[in-house]
Parts: sequence; C-alpha cells; structure tokens
Amino acid sequence: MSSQHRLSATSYIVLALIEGAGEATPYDLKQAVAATLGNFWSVPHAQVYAEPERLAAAGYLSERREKEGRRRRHYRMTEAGRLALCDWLAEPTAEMAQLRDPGILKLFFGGDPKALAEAQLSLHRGRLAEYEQLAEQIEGHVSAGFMLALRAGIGHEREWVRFWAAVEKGETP
Amino acid sequence: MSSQHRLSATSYIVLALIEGAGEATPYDLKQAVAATLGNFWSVPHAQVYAEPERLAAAGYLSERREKEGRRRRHYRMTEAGRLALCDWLAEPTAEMAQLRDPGILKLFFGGDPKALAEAQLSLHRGRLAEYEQLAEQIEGHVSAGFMLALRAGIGHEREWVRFWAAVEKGETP
DNA sequence: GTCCGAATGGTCTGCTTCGGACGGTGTGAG
DNA sequence: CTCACACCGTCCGAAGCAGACCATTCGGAC
Repeated sequence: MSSQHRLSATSYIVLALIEGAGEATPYDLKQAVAATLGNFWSVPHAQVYAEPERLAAAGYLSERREKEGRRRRHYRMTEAGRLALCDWLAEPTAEMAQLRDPGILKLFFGGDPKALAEAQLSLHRGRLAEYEQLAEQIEGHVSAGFMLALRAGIGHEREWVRFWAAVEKGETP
Repeated sequence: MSSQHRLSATSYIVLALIEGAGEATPYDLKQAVAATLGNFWSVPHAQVYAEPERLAAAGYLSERREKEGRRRRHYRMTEAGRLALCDWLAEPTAEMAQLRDPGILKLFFGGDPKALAEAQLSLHRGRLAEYEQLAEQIEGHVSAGFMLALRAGIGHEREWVRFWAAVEKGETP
C-alpha cells in the first residue's frame, strides 16, 4: 500500500508526535512542536500542515476529516506508520549535524574576532541561562529523551561560551 | 544599480571566495568550498552554479563568458559586491545555529540511548581525530579564520564525545 | 441577545533549497 | 585514433520555507 516515499526528519517528527497523542490535528502538532522540541529543531508551520497529508497519501497515517465547521483533519497511525517509526527509532543514525553557525562563517572569512565574540557571547550566555532555567523547572516532569536533548543543548551552549570567551581574550580557543 | 535582493549565507560565501580568488568560475568555487569550509558548512553544487548568476544579475559580480568550448563563466567582484561583503563582515551577527542533530532527535523521541550513543561516539571520535590531525597539518599555513573555525569544530566534537560517552555510561550528561 | 476581538484552525502563493541525473568537452594513456 | 576518465555545466522535480490571508469559534462587554 505504501510506496517508498523518502521520509525526512520532519516526517518522523510528525509520526512520533501522533504516536504519542493517539490522534492529532495539524494544529495539535504545531502546539506540540512549539512546546517541546521547538527549542532546538524548528519546523515551519506550513510543513506541519503539509507533512501529514503526504504521510497519509503514503499510507503511514489515516485521515479523518470533519465534514463541517472547521473541517479539521484528524490523523492516526496506521500499522505501516508505526512500523516505519519503530524502524527509524531502532536504527542508530549515521548522520551528524553540521556546525553551520553564521558567526563562525564570518570568522572564517575574516570578520573581526573581538566584535563577533562580544555579540555571540551575550547571545549564547542568554540562551544558556534559558536552558538551565528550563532544565530546573521541568526536571522530573518530562520524558527522559526531552531531558537528554536539553542537556545536549546546554552542553553545546557552554562550549560556545567557552569558545567565544577565548576568542574575545585573544587566546587560542 | 544593484537592487536589494536578499543576500543569503550562500551569497556571502560566494562573494568571499571570489574576493579571495580575484576571478573564479563556479567550478573553482565548488573546489574551494570542498577544500575549506565544506567541513562544517555544505553548499550543494547546484547552488554554487546558480548563486553567482543571481549575484551578477543584482550587480554584485561581473560575468565574462567563454564563447566557445566549455563556455565557462568567469566572475569578478564589482564595487557593489565588495561593499556588500565588507558590510556583512563588519556587522556581528545576531543569528545562532540550531542544534538539529538527528541523533538527538531520536533520543528525544525515545530511541535507545545506549545504542545511539555507541554509534554516535564512534562517528564523533572519528571526526574529532580528523579535525585534530588537520589542525596539526595546516597550522601556520592558513588564515586565522580557518584555524578558528576548525578549533570551533574541534570544541564541538569534543563536547559531542563527552555527551555521548556520558549517555553510554548511563550518567547524567 | 449581539457584537467585537482574540484565539483557533487552515490554506495559498511564490519563492529558494537541494539532490541527483544527465549531457557535453578536453586530454592523456595505450 | 579512440576510449576512458576527469572536468564542467545544466536541468528537473520534490521539498523547504516565510508570511500573508481566510474562516470559524468563543468569551465577554454592552
């Protein structure tokens, strides 16, 4: 039934969220994304509406549409969807994130290290503080995965702060 | 002369590389990208051919096209281009990179921490080793910016190794 | 009750990005 | 000469994306 449409990270995000919710409308997904993984992985809302449609067409979701009023679309997992999600979760990924930081790009091409460092430092210190506060608040109230992802974010923000602080002082980072 | 086409990161990469080379064909750019910043910032080659065209249309580059044979296009900076590049380099950026790591995504959604950690560890250790070796080899032979970018990469790979090692051992990272 | 505005829920447009397939051109080894 | 291979470039379709815009519902002010 389901053709082998390439599933992207966005696809799996949608599948995983629907699996967790049982049934969900695109709007629910939008909320869920904003509340949880929006911190470290943005998904533009146009995608959140488009993706379930594709997944339904490919047989990974079933769609039920309200006939009247808001004509919401409600999605549920199919067996194929559950299978695809499990496969994805089970297989440890070989992909790695790229750095792709605009500040580093400017540094690379000869931007002024001190000026960049100053700006980036305040940004990263700010985000680090947010993350640490969030971690305190939610500790114990959320999934282990959420906590681990947050700690990864914290670790990287700390690294950014360390790096830019060294650059600011003219040291070798 | 030049309309205010929004310039993307890719645009500035192209401008900066051409500024460094004096004159370059898209192919030269492709090579340059692969040799230098390809490590931490991928630019699909279709972009590398399309972007100079846009930049030339907007007045940031001048184009000279071979009449025969391979019909290569050669690009040079215009004053407008040099100006745009300088502006960009001078202004410290307020953007920040997102994490967007596939491994973290799986972790977030309940993938097996141990299995993920094992796979990611070997990947990141490998890349870390590459970077460190590269740093030794090129130290003193490349621009300060290149070196700093590389050190940023090394720092983040170390952080990844630290993080996943903790996850593997079941510790709080 | 009814009217207004905010929150909710969804669609559309017009880009840019991206990977990959594919098609020409030159060149040196045999 | 010619074939293989590196060099160089174009094209296409699918997906990503921002942001404007439209429609429904609901809760209070009057």
